[in-house]
Amino acid sequence: MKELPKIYDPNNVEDKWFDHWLEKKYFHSEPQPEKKAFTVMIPPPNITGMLTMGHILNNTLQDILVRKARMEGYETMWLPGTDHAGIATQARVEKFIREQDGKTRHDYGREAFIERIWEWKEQYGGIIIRQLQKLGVSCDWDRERFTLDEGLSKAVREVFVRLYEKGLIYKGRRIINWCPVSHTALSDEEVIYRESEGHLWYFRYPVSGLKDRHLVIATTRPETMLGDTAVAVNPRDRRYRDLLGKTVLLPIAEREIPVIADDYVDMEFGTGAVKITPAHDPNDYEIGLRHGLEFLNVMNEDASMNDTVPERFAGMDRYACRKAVVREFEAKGLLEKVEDYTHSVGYSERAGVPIEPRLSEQWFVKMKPLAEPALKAVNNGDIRFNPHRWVKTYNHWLENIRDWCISRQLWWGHRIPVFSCADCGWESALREDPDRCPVCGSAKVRQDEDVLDTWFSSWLWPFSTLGWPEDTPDLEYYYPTDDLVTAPDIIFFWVARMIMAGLEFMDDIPFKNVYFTGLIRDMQGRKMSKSLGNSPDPLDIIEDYGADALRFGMMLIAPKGHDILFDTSQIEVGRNFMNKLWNASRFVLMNRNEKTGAGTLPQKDELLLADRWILSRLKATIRSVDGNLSRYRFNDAAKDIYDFTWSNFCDWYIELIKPRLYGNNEKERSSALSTAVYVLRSLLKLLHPYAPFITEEIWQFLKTSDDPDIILAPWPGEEKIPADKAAVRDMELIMGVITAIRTIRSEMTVPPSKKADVLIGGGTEESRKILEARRGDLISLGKIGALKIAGKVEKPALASSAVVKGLEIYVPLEGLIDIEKERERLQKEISAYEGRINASQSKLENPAFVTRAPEKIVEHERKKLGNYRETLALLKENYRKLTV
RNA sequence: GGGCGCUUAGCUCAGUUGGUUUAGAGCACCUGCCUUACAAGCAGGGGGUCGCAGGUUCAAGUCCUGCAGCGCCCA
Repeated sequence: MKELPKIYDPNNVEDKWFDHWLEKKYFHSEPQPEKKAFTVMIPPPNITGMLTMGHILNNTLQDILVRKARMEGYETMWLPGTDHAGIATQARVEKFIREQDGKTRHDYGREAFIERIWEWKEQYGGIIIRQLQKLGVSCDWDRERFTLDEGLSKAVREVFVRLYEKGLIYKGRRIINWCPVSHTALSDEEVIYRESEGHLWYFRYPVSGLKDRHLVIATTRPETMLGDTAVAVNPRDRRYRDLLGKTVLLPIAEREIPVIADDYVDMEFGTGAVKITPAHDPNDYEIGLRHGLEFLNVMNEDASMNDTVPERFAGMDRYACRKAVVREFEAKGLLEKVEDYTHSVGYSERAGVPIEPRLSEQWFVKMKPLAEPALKAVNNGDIRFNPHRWVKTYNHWLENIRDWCISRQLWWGHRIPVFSCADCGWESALREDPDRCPVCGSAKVRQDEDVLDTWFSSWLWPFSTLGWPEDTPDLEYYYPTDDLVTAPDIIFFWVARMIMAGLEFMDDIPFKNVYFTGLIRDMQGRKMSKSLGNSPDPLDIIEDYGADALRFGMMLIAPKGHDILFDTSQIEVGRNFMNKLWNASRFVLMNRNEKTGAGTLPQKDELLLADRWILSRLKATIRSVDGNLSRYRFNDAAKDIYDFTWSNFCDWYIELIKPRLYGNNEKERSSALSTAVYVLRSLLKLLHPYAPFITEEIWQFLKTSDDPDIILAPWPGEEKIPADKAAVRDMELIMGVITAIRTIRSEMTVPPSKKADVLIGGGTEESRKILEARRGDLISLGKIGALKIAGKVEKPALASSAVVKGLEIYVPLEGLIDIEKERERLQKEISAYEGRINASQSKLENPAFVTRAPEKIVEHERKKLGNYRETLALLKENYRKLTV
């Protein structure tokens, strides 16, 4: 067998195995009715996107679930894909053509522009998918889907028509969130509110017919006063009671507008009088409806002022206009005062600019009827959220749900399948494009110009990707899916809507479990973002450390559902671990031969204490990993594997078997190696979901000709491994004694190359028998010269000492011992035990404790105190002798 | 304004139904080692009384209340 290199180099390994897995079609799934399915749908990243640390987290988690399920024998299918991201993609390509050939989309025209986007998509879109493959994710790449592909588009159209026919989709004229950069409507969810430093301007509106009487209103948006159609006060407000029914003269615009009374007005805010602009504020809109006010739209699509305002303002940007309006008020002596004011301003999620509430005609989905079953499915436990607390957020949103504005004034997306006739006024949503009007036969049939919100296709993802609306075998077999892994920031956008869509169109939940990850932040707790430049490029990390190290390191620091403060240096832990595993494997492989390499456990009577101990530890580790993974405690399971590998297998087991491997007792050598191979094989399998590449690489050296590649190897079952409580107890004693000896050596600065004699006495006969049986282990790991174990040993004149479980340990250090140092060391130990004794004693002296605590606890405390006292006495004795 | 979460070693985090030695890990730090699997390593060590104040209990980092700070979501 070829010698493995000393340092593990992931770059040589990772691509090789990924290609191998692909070639063998291990990731591909077809319905196997005799097997149970395990299905995961990837949250489709958008085609303009690049791989971020968030994707690494999210997709590693999914891959762990999927790879484990595959090893457990499920017919496992993880469906990948991308999302067409209407606004982002259109904006990206518009920028692209502007820079490339100085054109706008209007120069192209609708059809040609869409064609151009498809071309762009072929070239640049979906880079993220190839980046994901570097991470090793085991998606079924043959099933990759795109939210705008033919099948999904058909599903979108079917859903639209069904909801339209059911009366759940309607067209309405109302205030929506308008993005003045993208020139489209947005849903409420696409608006992000940010605290902004602004001003509160106090304007005086002269009251008509009452000379020198003014009504002072406060506003954060002076420019909208040009669209005011009333001033409102609270009906209970005595200050303004006499003005009700009167009108004020709106300055600048020179219009008369009424003073009205409405309960909505907060008497405490500003002056208690509020300007009402029904076409530019959602609350004002409601008031406008209640009072039959005029709806005056004063802005263009780009949020510049339109022609309804005085000519000198027309065409001005809203913020320029704001300044101009304030100036005029000031000049006219109608500006009462200005205050600094912090308020919440809505920004467009995509374009990052303040949105403009705008009155316009849009398509909406009536959500209430869809929300009710969705609430039920989560609250009755059909769908389980992890961590559970997200249920509250989910409930709150669904209980207060508002209708969903789904139309977008874009070209890139699913065009709304509503057709109307210019001649007879007929309008309907249709599954097929009509040639002429079905009512009057006119050819003047036009399709609605708008496209649908991207999420209107994403919410169908769990079944549209499986062939719906056709009744396909895939749908039958894979739906409902099992686990959804996603970030909580899209709980409304996506998770809640998928649940609604699943229940409405499939009459079944879309997934059984939802795992909400945390967000990745930098070490200062800031969100990772392009503009801050605080997000490392995952591909660089993979290049430097390997995908396995990145995955495993990430999992170790990813607590259940909490935000993660990430720093690249944390991935070093992962890399070091991979290197440790590599070298431990190298050690095993270097010593293996044909007989010991099969990975079968030796007969029970051939197992030595160390073997029985490591197997017990392995058993416990497998059990713990299983338990933690089943509860989505990915970090705890990672820690289990890490600790077992490093602290048990490497630090102790491998060291313990070295003398057996180098000795000439063939039986002991063989059982040690067989056990080591068995443990290593189990370990590799346990680790494979976390670190697929290195485990496959090592596995190839270890596997027999009957074994499949590790990706398909059966998940380790702990039930086949013998548990041995006595072995664990005995090993702990031995490790305790060795550690005590090492501590003495280290503190007395005995060089590692020098052997030291050790005397062990006292304790119980049984404990001495255990040590005697494994004296070779003590000698090799404690670097002992002569070892004497006896019931009673005479303490040497100049020796350093320790007490372990009643056993006295002496290391004679003539010429080496530093009496002062040893005294200090013992004194520290003595104080520690005195502290323990104090605490324990006062507990036992408390009659309430003795009478009220369970007998078991009290008994344990008594035993503890007894042990402490015994140890203390021995320590004191040693200290006394040392002084002599 | 409402809701949720967090506050444990210098840093990042464990501590799952209150009791098992005086709270654990990794990184960082200190000491000694290139001991033929691994210096991306080995052995040993120092360091926190668990945000603050009360309460429940024989017993609280662990349950309850209030407060403070930080963060997120919703209005």
